Parts: sequence; C-alpha cells; structure tokens
Amino acid sequence: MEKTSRDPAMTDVARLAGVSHQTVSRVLNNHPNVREQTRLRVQAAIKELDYRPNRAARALVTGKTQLIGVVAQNSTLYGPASLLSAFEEAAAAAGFAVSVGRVKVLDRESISAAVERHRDQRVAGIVVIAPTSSAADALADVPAGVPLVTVDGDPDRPTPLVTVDQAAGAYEATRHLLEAGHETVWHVSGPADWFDAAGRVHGWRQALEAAHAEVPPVVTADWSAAAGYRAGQMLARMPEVTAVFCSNDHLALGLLRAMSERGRRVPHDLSVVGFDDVPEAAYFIPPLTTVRPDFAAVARETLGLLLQQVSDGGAAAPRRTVEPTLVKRESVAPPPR
Amino acid sequence: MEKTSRDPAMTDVARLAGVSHQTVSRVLNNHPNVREQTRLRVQAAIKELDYRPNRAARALVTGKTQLIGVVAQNSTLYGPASLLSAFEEAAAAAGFAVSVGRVKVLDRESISAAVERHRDQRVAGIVVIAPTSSAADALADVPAGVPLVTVDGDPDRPTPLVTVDQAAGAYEATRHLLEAGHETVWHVSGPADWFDAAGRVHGWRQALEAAHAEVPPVVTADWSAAAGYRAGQMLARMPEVTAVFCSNDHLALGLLRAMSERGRRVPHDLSVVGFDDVPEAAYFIPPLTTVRPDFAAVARETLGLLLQQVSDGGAAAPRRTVEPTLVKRESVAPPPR
DNA sequence: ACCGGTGATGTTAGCGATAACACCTGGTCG
DNA sequence: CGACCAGGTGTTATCGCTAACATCACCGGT
Repeated sequence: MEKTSRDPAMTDVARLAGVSHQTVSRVLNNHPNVREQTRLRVQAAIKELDYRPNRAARALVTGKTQLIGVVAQNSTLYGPASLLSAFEEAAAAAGFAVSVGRVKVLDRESISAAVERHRDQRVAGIVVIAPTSSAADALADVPAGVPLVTVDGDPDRPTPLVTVDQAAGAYEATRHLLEAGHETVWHVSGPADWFDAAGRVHGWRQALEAAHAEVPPVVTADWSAAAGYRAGQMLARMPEVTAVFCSNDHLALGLLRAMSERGRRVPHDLSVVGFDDVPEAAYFIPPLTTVRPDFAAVARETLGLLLQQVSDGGAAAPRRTVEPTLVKRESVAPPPR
Repeated sequence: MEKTSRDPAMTDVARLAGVSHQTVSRVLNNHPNVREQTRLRVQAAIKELDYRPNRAARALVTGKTQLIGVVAQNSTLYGPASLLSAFEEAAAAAGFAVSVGRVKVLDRESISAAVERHRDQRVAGIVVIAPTSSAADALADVPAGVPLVTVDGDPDRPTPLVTVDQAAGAYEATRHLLEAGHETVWHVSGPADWFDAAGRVHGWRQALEAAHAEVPPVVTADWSAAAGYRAGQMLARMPEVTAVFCSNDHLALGLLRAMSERGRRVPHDLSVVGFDDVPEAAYFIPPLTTVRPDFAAVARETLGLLLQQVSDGGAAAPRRTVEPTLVKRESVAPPPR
C-alpha cells in the first residue's frame, strides 16, 4: 500500500544530486559560486522530483513573504473591480501573490481589521483602495514601517498614493460640452465623501469658471443607476438644462432612461457625458461619450511604489497620477436652438 | 538609538506570563488542559505585547496554510466579479485568506500554471472558476489529493462542482415569455464553449418543446453588448420575432439599442428577457426583466464543499446547484396583434 | 499508606528553508 | 616552496511554531 509520502524537500533533492542541501539552496537563489556542472545536476534533480520550495520555511527564516495584501470594498463597481483585476495581474508578473481582504463598508474599523488580518499573514506590503475619507482615516492605524500604498485616497494626505487625475478628466469632459456650444454644464456627482467624486466636481467647476460660464448647483447622488434616474427625473423638468456631466457611467445610464421617459432626446435636446467607460457604454442609448481612466496604469504604478518601499524600506511619500482620456461617442451634440 | 526590535514571538509571551512557550501555544489553540488562571495570564501577555502568531512557522510545522487559492479569468464581467467578491467574504468569515490567480485566457496552459502557482504557495485548497471546456480540461492536470472545487464547470465531469442552475433559469425566462402570449421565443446565446451558455440554451429549448412551440435557430454571440447589438440588428429585421431571451444582461442591452435604432419598441413590439440581473438592469430602457443567480449562495456552497474536502481529506464528488429567480420588470408584454 | 490515573505544565525534537561560518582545493605570488 | 586568496562546497545554528513525550502534583480507591 503506497503511503502518501510527503512532498520532496530540499534534502531530498540534495541527496539525489549528491550535494548538500545548502548547494541546492544556492542554485535556487542564483548564487554565483556554484560550478556550472553542479548547477545542472541540481536542476535535473529538482525537475525529476518535481520539487518546489516550501514558502513557509523560506518565509520563516527570511521574515518576508511573497504576498501582497489588498484591502478593497466588497463591491462590484466597475472601477474597483477593474483596478483589482489589473493589480493582480501586475503582481503575478512580479512574482507576488495577492491576498484580497474585502470589506463591507468603508469605515475605519472594518478597514483596520482588514489591515490587521493582512499583517497577521506577514504580507510584504499592503495596498488600500481608500476612496472615502473614512477609509483614509483608517490609515492612521497602520503602524509606520509597513509598506503601504493608497489608491484613490486622500490627495491631501502624506501617504504614498496613486490616483487617476479625476479633475483633469472632469475638466476635459466639461470643456468638451462647452465647446459643443452649451452655455453651461450641470453635474450629477457621486457621493460627497468619495475623493473621486470630489475631484470630478472640482475639475467640472474649474472648467466652467475658466469659460466664465455659470456654475449650477451640484446634484449629489451615489454611484448607482437608480440615483442617476432620480437626478434625471428632476433635470428633465428644467428646459434650460442642455448638458449634463455625470460622475460615472451608471449614473449616466439612469439619467438617460429618465430623459427617454420624459421625451427629452439625447443628444438632440440634451447632451450627456459619463466617467469610467464601462465596456457597455458604447451600447447605451445613445452610445455614451465618457472619460476612460487607465486602470492598468494605476495598477502598475501602485505595484511599483509598493515594491520600492519593500526594498528601500519605506522612505519618502511619492505620489503618482494617471491621466484619463475622453472617449467621444454620440451623446454630445450642440444645444437645441 | 532604538533598534527596530523584531516582532514578539511565542517565547516572549511565555516569559512575560511566566510559563513555557508550549502553554502559550495551548492557549492559542484552545487546548482544554490549561488552568483558567494561566489562560488569563497568557492572554494578558499576548495583548500587552500585541503578539501575533507567525503563520509561516505554524504552516511549516503543520504543513497547512490558511490560504485558499482561486483561479478566475481576468475579467470584469459582472457574474465572475460578484462571485469572487462573495467568496472572499465567506472565506474571510471562516478564517481563510484568499489568494486570487487571475488568468488572461481560459486555456489549459494558463489555468494549469495558475494552479501550480497556488500549489507553490501550499494553499489549503483551490477553487477554479472554469466556465469553458478548455478550462475544465485543465483540471485533469491537478493531482489528486489537492482539495479542489470547480465553479460553473462541466456538469458532466466527476469533480466537486457548484453551479447556478442555468437551465432552470432559462426555462423560467422562456416560459414567462410564452405565457405572455408569444408564439415562440428566440435566443441570443453566449459563446458556445461556455457551460453557462450551453445550459441556458438547453433550458430555453426545453421550455419551447414543453409548450410545443417552434424552436428557432440559436443566435450565437459572446457576452458583450456589442454582440447583442449585432444580433439585434439582425433580429429587428424579422417581423415575426416578438420575443427574445438573451443569455445575459449586456447582450440584452445591446439588443435594446439595436431595437431602439430600428424603431422597434420594447416591450410593445418585442419582449426581451436577460440573465444576471446586473445592478443597472432596472435602468435599462425599458427596465429589464431578467434572471437573477444567487452568487452569495454559490460562494457559500463552494466554500463548504472545499472545507469539507480539506478536513475529510477528499472523498466523494458532491455537486451543488443553486436555483436562480426570475425578476420581472417592464421588458415583457404580450405580442403585438 | 500505596498505587494508578488525570490534569497542568515543561522539555525536546523536529518542520524546511537561509545565513554564517568552516573547510577544502588549486592557483598565484613573493 | 610555503603562505595566501578565492572559489566551491559542506556543517551548523536558527527562524517560531506544534507534536510528542516527560514530569509533577494531587486525587480517590482499597
């Protein structure tokens, strides 16, 4: 009866190759002082046994793991999901595994708990997607010395941070509408406590002010299509509203439906621009002009900043900003005369 | 100068509490034979030092980690993203961390590589979201003895599997359209090599046959709104098409736009049902009737099956099916007379 | 009063890797 | 020609934990 023998260990490889386990270790870690012939023998033995180093043992002695912890909200919002996906890919390419700690609500307590879970696992570094101030507050609980990068966090906080340039995207979206001939542009914003939303409001306002256009009141919503629908029901009633910049594509979707119900044709009667460029935005009715953030770039920058901290041992608090691009489709036209 | 002293270890706690490190270990693992007073002393010391056990050391000696590896496609499709999110939450509740190995394409090679990366990390178990046959094929490369659960995989394969009952959902959707008075129901399917798509085709066909309705040819697409749009452009040309069941909500979105462009009003001229119930489906034009899978339930079942294997050491190949529900909105009406 | 059982604890031996050092061999140099 | 250096290799200690066994005090039964 074949007993399930344990996985081969370094000594097994050493025995087969006729060397000491330390030499096997040297081969594995690409130390220079190994004779070529020995290296080949060891590698052959590794292959023959299908040996794989025990990460736990390595982590124990080195005190480091090859794990990166990510704290993200438990949401299926397109933006966060894309970001996470891109980050996992980038990390895998760099030889790191990613452990995700989802959090139901972005309050300080939940986030701190998630960070602690990651610290328990001795992750090499932590990425926190902290798009609200409550989330950003939680970062104060993270002891110094833990490599940490914040994504979409508070621009005014001195932690290493990577963000999409929300204001620039919003500015461009708004200017695009103004250039189409609209006197001003209304804005349906995401939740006020999200930095993303705040940045977009800021860019929108700047564009209006730069053009000496009137700044209408901000319509504050959340990120959902439902909220966009409600905002749309209101805005549809106001004939002077001819252009709306929505803080994300789902808001825009809800708004489009409200307009459709009330008989206001987009873009003939009213122009709309969104933010995110969700994959189906090109199939809204009409196809949505929107701002596309480069999530892959954000992921790359984040990983870079984190690994830099891991090796340098911390140091300064650099900041990286990724520029989004405007994708023009069919939801923008000159205002009705 | 304060040297950054290393993290406290079990012996530090032991010293502070005046016991041996083994007693600390017993307290940590809830062994019964510890005097209450001792337990309290140890717990106080743990708290005072902010001691946290070293998982690597524990994993080294027990040979087990508290990590679950998930292999999923690098996609931001709503279904997979929701599932993943729900699974992470469930795993965290059970004290497991989740390491996600994203894969760009669902071919055998990529999946096997992702599985190997997880095995390198000595994960306690692996979940593979394997919605295509190429993905399911890769499971053959996973050695027996590795706890493994497949999600959305091949129903005909003898591996532990959790799936949504695609056929039942599709059946219900189709019957709903028939009951509204349509003579038959057309179907825009997802990619043919996806089990989800195949199951939905199956349920759709069953419902038609049970009602002795004509079975029109399947319109095969992928999961994108773009494909739904193309399918819609074709179907809109055929006056006899009065009801369409789309294999997911994004296909339905694209189809709705094509209908809108061609002047076919939904639901007055043509009824549509989708699948997935993405959060914004209620804000399509018109609000979409669709089938909602319970991803949280799938996640729970998956975790349960996996943990059972981890403790039982494998054994049989059970199978769990989760029933979806039909969500009725405004995209279905009786056919035009 | 003696003995075995039981509960509470301590001691020792690994788990599988890396780090530090010791040990050989040769070749080079004074 | 012996000392020294450096490259290649082996030996030993160690990381922080758990498992297994050893120990000790104390209990009740006969």
